Amino acid sequence: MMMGRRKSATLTEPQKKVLEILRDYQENMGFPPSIRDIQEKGKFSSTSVVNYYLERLETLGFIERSRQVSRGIRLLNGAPNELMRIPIVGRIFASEPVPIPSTDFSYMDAEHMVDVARNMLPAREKANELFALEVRGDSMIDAMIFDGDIVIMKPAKQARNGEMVAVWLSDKEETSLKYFFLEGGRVRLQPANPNMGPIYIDDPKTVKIQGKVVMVIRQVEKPM
Amino acid sequence: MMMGRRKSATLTEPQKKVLEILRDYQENMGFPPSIRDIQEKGKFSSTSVVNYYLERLETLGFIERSRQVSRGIRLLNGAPNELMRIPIVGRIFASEPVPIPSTDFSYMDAEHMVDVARNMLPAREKANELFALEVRGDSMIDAMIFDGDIVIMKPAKQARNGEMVAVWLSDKEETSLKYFFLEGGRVRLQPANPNMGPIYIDDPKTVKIQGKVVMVIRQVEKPM
DNA sequence: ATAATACCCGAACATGTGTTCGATGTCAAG
DNA sequence: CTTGACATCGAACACATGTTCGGGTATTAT
Repeated sequence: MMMGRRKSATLTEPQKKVLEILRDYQENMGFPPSIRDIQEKGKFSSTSVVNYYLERLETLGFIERSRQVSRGIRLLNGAPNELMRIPIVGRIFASEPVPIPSTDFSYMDAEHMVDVARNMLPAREKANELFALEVRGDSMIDAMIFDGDIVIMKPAKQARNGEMVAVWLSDKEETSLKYFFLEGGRVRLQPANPNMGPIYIDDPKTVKIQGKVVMVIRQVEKPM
Repeated sequence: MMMGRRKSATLTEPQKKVLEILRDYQENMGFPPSIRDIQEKGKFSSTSVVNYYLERLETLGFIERSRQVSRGIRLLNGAPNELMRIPIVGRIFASEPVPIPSTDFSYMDAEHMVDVARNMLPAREKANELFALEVRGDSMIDAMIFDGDIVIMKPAKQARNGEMVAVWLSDKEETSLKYFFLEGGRVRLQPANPNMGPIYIDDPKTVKIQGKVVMVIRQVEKPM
């Protein structure tokens, strides 16, 4: 692995304090603190001391600074953190095909968005390709997915073996989420729930793949 | 619902441009732009014009400004977007109790963290209370949770009816995730999977609640 | 002792940056 | 035409903020 310094454990007290303040301020205010803000919050005696520690933290790889710029500090901590705003383009029922995302979703629709940390997603998915669907009904229960869950998918017409896909079964007239396997000319659709058996479909033509499932999110509130 | 203005659709062209720049800059730089940055990026003729639109956007509820503060702009759109870094304190097996999070997890452990967008979580959970567990084995399958899933929980000793909890059943010597109900002196533990029946426990003493499940995340990679 | 290193101080400097203001242009309502 | 609301402009002002510098203190190694 190896990823630069890992002096993590040996962070001196004031260094930790500065980092703490950095994090807090950003959290509360929405923008980074000025040097003097840090000084005040941390009871530092001088701005130069703060500057001193900022430089230290920068060479340690914890933050990055833009010189000559007010509040030009970005904490770099795990750095691969970034929010991806994914549009919820619709709901998914067993009885209907997956709604296709309109390529340009209007400006800030909010409410119909899911925010996902990029490092939670496999590889470097392109943000604008992904879309989300809210699952309705218990029809996906054999995929270990149920009412209210949010599935994040990426559009796809084909899948490789082992990927979980949303498929439209044209003969049964329904949509389903299953693991996909193409084995000797016929399609095997495997439920995620290991207690359930697979479905075999001899004619691959009747299996229309709508997308690949990338992630499932379940907000457990108080379902009753 | 109703939540203030919804002039969304009628955003004038330069307003959209400013918002766009705001979003981009924040994304790329890690901190908000100065008025002059916006002016440059957007080819505005004067700083006062930019200021004009910022004020407009503020009264429209899209941004919030801190006066007299450099780059004191936070975009407010969905605004409750913010990353919460939650430590994965361990794995959960059916056969073992839930590991308790040590109150202070060392600074940036990374790798053992989950980043979750705050607006995905119910209410305003306090960030430092939450912790995450990786589920091992299929023992939680009747809770619609299985191998590899990440459950985000908040510590709790008691639960209200209908909440999903991690419980340690001292007689059966195992941990389980179930919906909790206290009904007339006895405890009913209801699996999330509606196909499965509840478990009844007459002596509430033998049910030790370890925490409440707040969210379940499943990264669908390519299992198998 | 001497040097080296890390830490700390306060103040001054240079400039980045929000703010204000008077003047001008537009355009539709009265 | 006048009026007023809205948009635009440029320039100056005030101050918020990064930066620098000469000088400190402690601790440790040489």
